[in-house]
Amino acid sequence: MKIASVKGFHDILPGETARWAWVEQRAREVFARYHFREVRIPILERTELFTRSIGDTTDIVEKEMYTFVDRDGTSLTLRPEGTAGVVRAYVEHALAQQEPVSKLFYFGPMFRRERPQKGRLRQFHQIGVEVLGRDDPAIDAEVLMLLHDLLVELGLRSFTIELNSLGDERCRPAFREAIRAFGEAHRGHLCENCQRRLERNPMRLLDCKVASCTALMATAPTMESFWCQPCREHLAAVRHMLDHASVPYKVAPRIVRGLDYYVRTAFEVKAEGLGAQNAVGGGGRYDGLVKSLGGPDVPGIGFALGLERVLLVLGAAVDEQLEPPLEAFVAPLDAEAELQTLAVARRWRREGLKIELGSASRSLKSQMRQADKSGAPFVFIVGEAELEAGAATVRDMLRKRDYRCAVSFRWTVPEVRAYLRSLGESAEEAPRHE
RNA sequence: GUGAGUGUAGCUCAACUGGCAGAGCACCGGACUGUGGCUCCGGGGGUUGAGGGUUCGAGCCCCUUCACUCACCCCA
Repeated sequence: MKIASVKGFHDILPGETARWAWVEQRAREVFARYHFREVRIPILERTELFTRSIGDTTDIVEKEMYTFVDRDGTSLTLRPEGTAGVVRAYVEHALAQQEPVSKLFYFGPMFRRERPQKGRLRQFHQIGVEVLGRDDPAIDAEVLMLLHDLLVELGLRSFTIELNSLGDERCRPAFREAIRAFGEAHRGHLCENCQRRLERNPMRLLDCKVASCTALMATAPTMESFWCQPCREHLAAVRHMLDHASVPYKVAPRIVRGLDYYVRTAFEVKAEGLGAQNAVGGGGRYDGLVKSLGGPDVPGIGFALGLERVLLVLGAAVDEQLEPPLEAFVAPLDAEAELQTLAVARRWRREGLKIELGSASRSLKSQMRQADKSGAPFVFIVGEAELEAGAATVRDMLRKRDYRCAVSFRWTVPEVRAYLRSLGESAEEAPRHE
């Protein structure tokens, strides 16, 4: 019986890893421009970190966590999201004492034990950012700008940033109660799920997709009418700043978010092509979280992007962005040629040339096939004649032309590259062979 | 956790009312000397997801089980 990977845990094979690396690289560049710095934190945390931050009644904590008891009896959990761990590290190392504002990003696997489907895995990857230490609207706007720039940089064509305010501890409880009362009054018209939500998490009634509920909730009290003055002004300021900087977004009074710690600013990124899922990312403000985890009363805001979903949306479009993996392929024809090319190739590789080496144990025909598949634009063929001349014959794969004993084994990589470039230029002027 | 669908070669899929398990792609090799893609020829590769049952005979019918996929819930 073969051993297969765990359900919902996928291998990412060489055919795909270049895409992942490209996305990560793009993201790093954007983060650098906004002066965010990377943190790398553990995948395993004490269970209470998540129960206390995410919220006892959320789906994540109630039914989706990978939790087990360690040998010494402590309960540990594979992180289902990134913010809790970042905040834990922030508190544990007293970063607030060292700098007034921390702008952080991370990249890594998250774990939720849900039933897998398109765009949803049990181990999935997120790229996320957190800003600790600022609660003014300008930082919210800046984070949303970063999010927008990142999505554009990654090549997402059609996406929407949906923005809302969830209110804060002053105004949200009243709204929550109003929704509960409203739902209670119309209990008979709610779908089964919403009837359950009524007790557990009434705010969720707002984003139910069942048509009858949507219709009913359209007549429900709105968050907007409950916002306290500071919340109202905060959102207005964020919007004003985004508008002024021409950052596109859509106001979405119904978005609610699945984690308890969010206050005020909350947002999601919606895109097409994800099956039943349509969110590639989401985030929001979490002003009370640091304090509730034993730290100073420091505000925070952040977001996370699901990498699998980003890659799903991008599809094959990413491939055109990838660098060609090889500059040349070297084909030795016999044992002596192999001995020489091994040494020469090694020297060139140390100088940065990306080359693949064939094997003299295979025929030239076979090596050419291999070279063709590798995508190398040139093949350096080395047989008896080339050894005598101390230079490789170059096969230009695109233009189907040979240059006998043209590339000296003694050349440096810049010389090799200059020569290969010159072939392209001269061939444009010269009449094409078939 | 609930529902539906699908399991045959590495991948995508055929195989009539039960009758010798196949194709395309991919991989490897060849088509006179040291040259790729196109074409042609050849080759390797299978416990038909697993276990049991019915039958002279099961990929196909029955039971059990496992896995995967999609959807619900919810989210990245």
